[in-house]
Amino acid sequence: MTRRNPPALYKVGELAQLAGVSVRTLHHYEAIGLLVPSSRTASAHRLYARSDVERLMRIKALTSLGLSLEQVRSALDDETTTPSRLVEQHLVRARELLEEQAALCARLEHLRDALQGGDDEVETLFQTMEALTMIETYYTKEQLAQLEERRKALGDDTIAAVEREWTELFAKARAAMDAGTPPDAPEVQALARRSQELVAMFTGGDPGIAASLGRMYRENPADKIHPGFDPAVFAYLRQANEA
Amino acid sequence: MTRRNPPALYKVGELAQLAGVSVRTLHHYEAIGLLVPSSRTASAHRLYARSDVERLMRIKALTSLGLSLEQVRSALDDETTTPSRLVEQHLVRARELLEEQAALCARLEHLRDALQGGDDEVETLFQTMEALTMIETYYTKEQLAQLEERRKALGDDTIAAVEREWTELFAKARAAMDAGTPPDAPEVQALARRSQELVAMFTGGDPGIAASLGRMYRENPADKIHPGFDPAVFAYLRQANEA
DNA sequence: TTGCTCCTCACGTCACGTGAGGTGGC
DNA sequence: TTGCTCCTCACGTCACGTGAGGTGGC
Repeated sequence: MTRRNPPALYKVGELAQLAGVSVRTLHHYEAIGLLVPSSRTASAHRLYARSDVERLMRIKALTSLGLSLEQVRSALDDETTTPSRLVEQHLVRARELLEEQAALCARLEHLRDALQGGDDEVETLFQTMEALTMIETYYTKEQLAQLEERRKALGDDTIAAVEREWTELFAKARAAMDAGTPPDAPEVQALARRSQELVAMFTGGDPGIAASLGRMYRENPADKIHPGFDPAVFAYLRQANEA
Repeated sequence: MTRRNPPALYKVGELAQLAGVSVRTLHHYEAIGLLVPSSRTASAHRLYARSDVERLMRIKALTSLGLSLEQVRSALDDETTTPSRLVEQHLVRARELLEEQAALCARLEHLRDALQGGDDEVETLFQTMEALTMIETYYTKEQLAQLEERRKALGDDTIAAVEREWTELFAKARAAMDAGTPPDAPEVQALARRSQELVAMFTGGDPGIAASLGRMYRENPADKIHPGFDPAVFAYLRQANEA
């Protein structure tokens, strides 16, 4: 029936075990004066009292919230910062990081989609990244969100179908161009009209998006915007649209 | 009409300006062999050729995706890693980080809510954090998500009303207890029944959540779960429920 | 005496920032 | 000659990890 009480003093390894940190971490906390053990044995072994254990728990709690050791020290020592203000401030920062991380994921997903099915050249990756960057500079955040919304509403299958149609349309235009068909020939005019419809489908009739799109195409070579597409075919289709 | 061509060779400061990095960064990239300028002037000034500029752009592109310089080097030098595999792998990691960050934000938000209106003691912060940790260990992820769902469905106002009612119920129970009213007295029985209803509202009739809740209360002192509440009142209410 | 834990340096990590002290081209 | 940019060390950052070499208690 002798029930051993929890020890009043912990050695460094015991405390490390108990708290789930490394011995080196406790050494470090002492070195920077964040957690100095209350006493030592005659042979210089660190002895941590109950109050030290509690302080360590607080340190762990605050670092788990993402605070730096300096911030932890301030929070523990400074009497003026209240818990709710501490949490509130830190929440602001944590949300910023969350948004950044979400933006990064979105970027990677777009990249992955853009790389889908294409050739797997390193060149393509960089060209696609450049194109994405360009797109991000020409459209506002709101416009990008709007485009994302419509993509979702249309569904993956529709988007894929539209992309296939663009590829086919370009192949036909190239064939006509190579055959020497004039841009004002009826079959080329039909292709040009269809391309206008597809663009209208993209802009969704939004004048702001149409304006951004137009500006991007006026200020950049077409093959920068669509890596791997022949700019000559773009020029041919433009002539057809103007005819 | 003399239009200066873009320089064929850049000095370190020019390239830094152009690419939006620091001179020190370029020094660093050279030191680790990631980007060594193609040539030097007689006086040892670094000269970056076009190919160096392109390589820097790629380095920037890949680091912006969150890769380490070592990973960038591998990606640029290794012929076997394809872009889509690179992006795919990195997306997995980026999503993990996103989830972690989201979990941290959720934790901070819960903390903020739990601290709302209470006293602003540092003690309260730690007690609340401990309570949160306990809650997270007793409920499964799915149960926590389910609870979160219902919170949202009920709305902030309803939640606040319920919390107020709990506070009032506790105050009445304390008054009855202090007045020496026996637990089986009708007015105390009414309080006990209402507390059961409020608990049922919380569990939503889900037996799994009810089981987790029961286990948590059996294995922990009530005031650990609800910091600042008097355990004696809990005991009194329990007696009333058993009467 | 053998293990185990403890001790104190002290260098390494990652991607640079930030001077320190000096030289070179317009 | 005055600025400006360039050069090469080299230490500092952040929160420890990882030995290196040695001592102390059961």
